[in-house]
Amino acid sequence: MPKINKAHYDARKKQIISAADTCFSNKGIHQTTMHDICRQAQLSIGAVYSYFDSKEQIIAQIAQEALKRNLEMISGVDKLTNSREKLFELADVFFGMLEETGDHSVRMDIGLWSAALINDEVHKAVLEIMKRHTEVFTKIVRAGQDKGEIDKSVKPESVAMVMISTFKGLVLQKGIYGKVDVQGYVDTIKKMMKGLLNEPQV
Amino acid sequence: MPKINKAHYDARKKQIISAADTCFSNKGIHQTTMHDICRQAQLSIGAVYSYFDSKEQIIAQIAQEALKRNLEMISGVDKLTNSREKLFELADVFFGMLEETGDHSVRMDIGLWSAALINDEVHKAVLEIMKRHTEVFTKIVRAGQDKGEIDKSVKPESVAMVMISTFKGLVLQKGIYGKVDVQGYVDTIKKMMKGLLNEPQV
Amino acid sequence: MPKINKAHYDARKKQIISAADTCFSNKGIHQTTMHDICRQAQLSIGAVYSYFDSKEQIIAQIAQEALKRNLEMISGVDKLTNSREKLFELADVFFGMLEETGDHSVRMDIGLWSAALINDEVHKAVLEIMKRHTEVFTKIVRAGQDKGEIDKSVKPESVAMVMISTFKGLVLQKGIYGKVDVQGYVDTIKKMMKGLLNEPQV
Amino acid sequence: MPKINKAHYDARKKQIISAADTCFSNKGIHQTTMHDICRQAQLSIGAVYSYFDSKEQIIAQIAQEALKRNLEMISGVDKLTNSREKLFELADVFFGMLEETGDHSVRMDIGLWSAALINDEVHKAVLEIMKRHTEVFTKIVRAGQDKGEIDKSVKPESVAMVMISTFKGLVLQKGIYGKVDVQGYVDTIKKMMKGLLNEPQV
DNA sequence: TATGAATGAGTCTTCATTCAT
DNA sequence: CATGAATGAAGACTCATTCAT
Repeated sequence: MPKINKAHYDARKKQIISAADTCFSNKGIHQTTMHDICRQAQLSIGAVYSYFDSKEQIIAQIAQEALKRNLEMISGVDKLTNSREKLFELADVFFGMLEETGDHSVRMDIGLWSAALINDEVHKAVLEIMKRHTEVFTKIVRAGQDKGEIDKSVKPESVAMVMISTFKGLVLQKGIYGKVDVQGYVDTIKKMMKGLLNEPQV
Repeated sequence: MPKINKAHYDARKKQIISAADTCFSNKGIHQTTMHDICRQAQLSIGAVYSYFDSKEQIIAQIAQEALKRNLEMISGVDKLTNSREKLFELADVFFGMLEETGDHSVRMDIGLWSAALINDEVHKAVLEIMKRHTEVFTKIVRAGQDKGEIDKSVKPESVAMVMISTFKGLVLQKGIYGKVDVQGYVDTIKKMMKGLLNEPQV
Repeated sequence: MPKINKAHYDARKKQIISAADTCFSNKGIHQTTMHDICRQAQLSIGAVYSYFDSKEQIIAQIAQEALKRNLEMISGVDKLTNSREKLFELADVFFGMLEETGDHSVRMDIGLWSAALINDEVHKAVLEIMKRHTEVFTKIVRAGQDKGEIDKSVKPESVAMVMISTFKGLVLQKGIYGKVDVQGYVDTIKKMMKGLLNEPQV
Repeated sequence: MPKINKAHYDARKKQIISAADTCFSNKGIHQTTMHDICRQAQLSIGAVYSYFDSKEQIIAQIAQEALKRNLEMISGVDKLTNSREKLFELADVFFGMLEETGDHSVRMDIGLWSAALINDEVHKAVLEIMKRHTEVFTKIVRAGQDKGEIDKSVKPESVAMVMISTFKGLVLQKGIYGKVDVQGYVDTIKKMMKGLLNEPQV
């Protein structure tokens, strides 16, 4: 197994995942056949099956890719010292992403939520991402409360869940409406966040 | 078709939809076969097909039923005069429902979001429900702004979308986590709403 | 489920098994496709699958049918009192059957031996038939020994196994050669049996 | 192709056949894939296909190897002068082999019988071996009859077939039962052979 | 109208075989 | 000669839908 093969192998896998990604978000996971993926990837069925054991495995892999992409968004927020800044920064990062990204990942995400209710691997991946995001938000809120910046009467975990909801909910609405006013949405959320902050409101 | 048959006809339809509802939320829409529905409804395949032309149509019908159920929740909120009360009342109604309801409708909802991306009928139904909810919230917020109770710098539509997100997002998280702390969640949202209210905070 | 359905159901099952029987002995079990069986049975694939869950199950059923046919051959031998007569009678019955039967059941049998090495259900059926036959022969030999008609120095079970071998071996040779001299074969076996009998040989 | 390559060529072929042999008797002929054979032989698919044109050809070759092994067993029996001794010697050789050999060749043999019904090459090989064995036995019996040692009323060919049946039948029973009492079996056969011998029985 | 047996297009998956490197 | 990635025909099986009774 020379190193060329390893690179080649990875490239092919990526090629297949990418094709599957396209198909899944276009037609939905269930409506996508293995032939669809092959056609999209310009590969034969046999080739695809030599990289993945089953359609299920491809779906699981896709879920994990989405997970990875989502987690990368959060990195780098921790270095900020002020709670308000951190929360606002996170809002900008999360929602900003939604404007750049096409319908593609929005449809993919919604499809995965549904798939998670059926497929264990997918559920694991989706659960993982939610937990991680929850942890990050929870930590920020807790720190803010310790420093007296954030209202101590709210549960940090609950705040985290609401934050996540505002993001996932916007994803859903973008999926259904096709187009959404992200800027207005973010402005509103920032205003609402002030309800949690102890700082003097100018 | 005499009226007696009409009653019978409606009863049968309800019976089928109810069976489909159960199956869909248990196994997912795609994993449910027409035979599953027949078994659950204690009817023959032929019978089911004399009430619905296709599985698609049953799915669409289910989406509309869910729509109806959701819309009923809102009625009666308009009679309240105070914006804060209205919003808080809505929060209680919406989220309170989530505690009573089992996983059932949660799974159904998530499944429908995904189905809406594929199936036009379902999309129409889901879109309709979102629009209606948005309208109600928008109206309340706009009224509040007119009366000076709510911060005029936010877009009423955006506030509505955030409200909807907090609900849909919780549905999603309940679907994924299995169990969620609804009370803490509602408390947090109420606190955040204050960020939008101009009233003196006691 | 009216009784007509039960009769219809059984008839269809028999129809399918019969078709499978034909195909299996013509082309071999592995070379026979479900489509072959359907074509032979003049039924659609869906129809066949509503009577049998899988190809494996059809194979197992075939094995059991063969088992039943084989067991019926033995019934009625026990009423004879003399050991020599019993053994000779059994030889006539067993081998006589081979002349009547076409290549069909011979090929089927050989195929099942091989299938038994792979498929558990088939193995169970083939094992069962062998055990039953062994028991019958063993009982006869043991009774003969008790009455002093048969040489006591041989193990009854071993005699039974040899008997069975002479039958299965002839099945095999008929399968391979196509045609065999059954009469000469039976004569030889009868002569050899005398080697086990204590009676005075005229 | 220089001779060194010839040696190399033969070694590779043997290596492949040996691997196939192992696989076939472990999983059955049909359940064995070309990849299984390659893995077992530690060779690439391409390599295997440069020595054999197809899987069929490997199967045929295996059948011929089995043939060769079986024929070697008989050589050397002819030098004995007494018919009884010859037959007894053959019995010892044939059945003794069964005790040494593992399930391996037993499963292989049974598989080949079944394959012979389908595959012409295999059929030719199996037929050939049976004919040769029959010839040897027939010759011995005929010689015995000429010398007055064996009952002249039996057909030599039929005796030969019975002999072969006792061996093949035991192979089958070992395959199905897993374990058999070879010694008791051989004892019984020797006793039965006396039914064919004219010699005074001590 | 009700039934459920029958249909068959469509799905996932396997595996013998080829061929560019 | 060797390699093993790629091919794609073929197989088992599912399930929405039809239709004779």
